Amino acid sequence: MPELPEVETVRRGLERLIVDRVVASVEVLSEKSFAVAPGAEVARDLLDAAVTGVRRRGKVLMTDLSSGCCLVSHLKMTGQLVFVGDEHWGAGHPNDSLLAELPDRSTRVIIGFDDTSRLFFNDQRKFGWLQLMPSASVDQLDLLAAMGPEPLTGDPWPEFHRRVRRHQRANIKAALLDQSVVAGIGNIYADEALWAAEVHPSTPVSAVNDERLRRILDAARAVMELSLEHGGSTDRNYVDAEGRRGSYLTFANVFRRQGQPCRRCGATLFKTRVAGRGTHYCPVCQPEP
DNA sequence: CACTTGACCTGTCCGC
DNA sequence: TGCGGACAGGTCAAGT
Repeated sequence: MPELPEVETVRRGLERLIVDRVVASVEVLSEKSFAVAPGAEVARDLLDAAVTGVRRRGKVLMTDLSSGCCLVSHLKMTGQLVFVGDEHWGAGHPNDSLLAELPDRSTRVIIGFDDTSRLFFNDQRKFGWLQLMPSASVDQLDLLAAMGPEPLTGDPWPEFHRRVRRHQRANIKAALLDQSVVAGIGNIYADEALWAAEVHPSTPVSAVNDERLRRILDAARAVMELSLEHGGSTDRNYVDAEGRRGSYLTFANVFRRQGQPCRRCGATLFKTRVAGRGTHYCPVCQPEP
């Protein structure tokens, strides 16, 4: 489940691995995984273009090209962007065994570079996508145009506060998952932030005062910063641009810990369903609203 | 407009 | 062992 820390970890890897490489080929194995927007053409705007940078907004990755176009991607739940270059095939590289297996049956798109290195877009469930589009069109994607503030950049509080207060009747977990309220939070970090802030996930936004809202935002920032330090969370599928798993879940306080004791009060953690998602919480630290 | 639910997919796990 | 069904969860379309 790539959320902000996972997508940022991929971005950092790609920035180091593919900037300045020149695209030589693109192989689309699953048509629905690759789109070309109006105003862009594969032959003119992707082939022979150099990668000039890799940006992120929320959970969306943007690979900028020298052609004036951008390869936008969303990993959704099971997407991976894994780079394989010559330097990874030397004896002893810890990921040789994993990388040697690519492409595999989840590979949807293969971007080849002119030095024979390759970037694999793997996605077991085909929910994720790549889209080639003119750079000037990127900000007009509905997803990006409506997106809330970046939680780890600057001071997101004023904008977060303004936006979350538009959803007074929704529960706080649904609001945190809404990318137009704040960018990049998904199911794992929503549960972790609400546990840290001691707020029950079903609490209506209208019942959360500003002090608590601030505490929730600060908690979300803290758990995502910590996750970034550990390469994100690997539940099942997630790997970074070099095929490495993330280890944050060993630090998680509630996610997938139902039935185990709360690390703060010792009570048995529960799992329920809130906002249509599996939701983990402590019934003592986070009392029902 | 605010809010909720189901669809999109594939693989895994559980009970029979 | 095989098989049906529940489940995983990000986003969007369609529903209330």
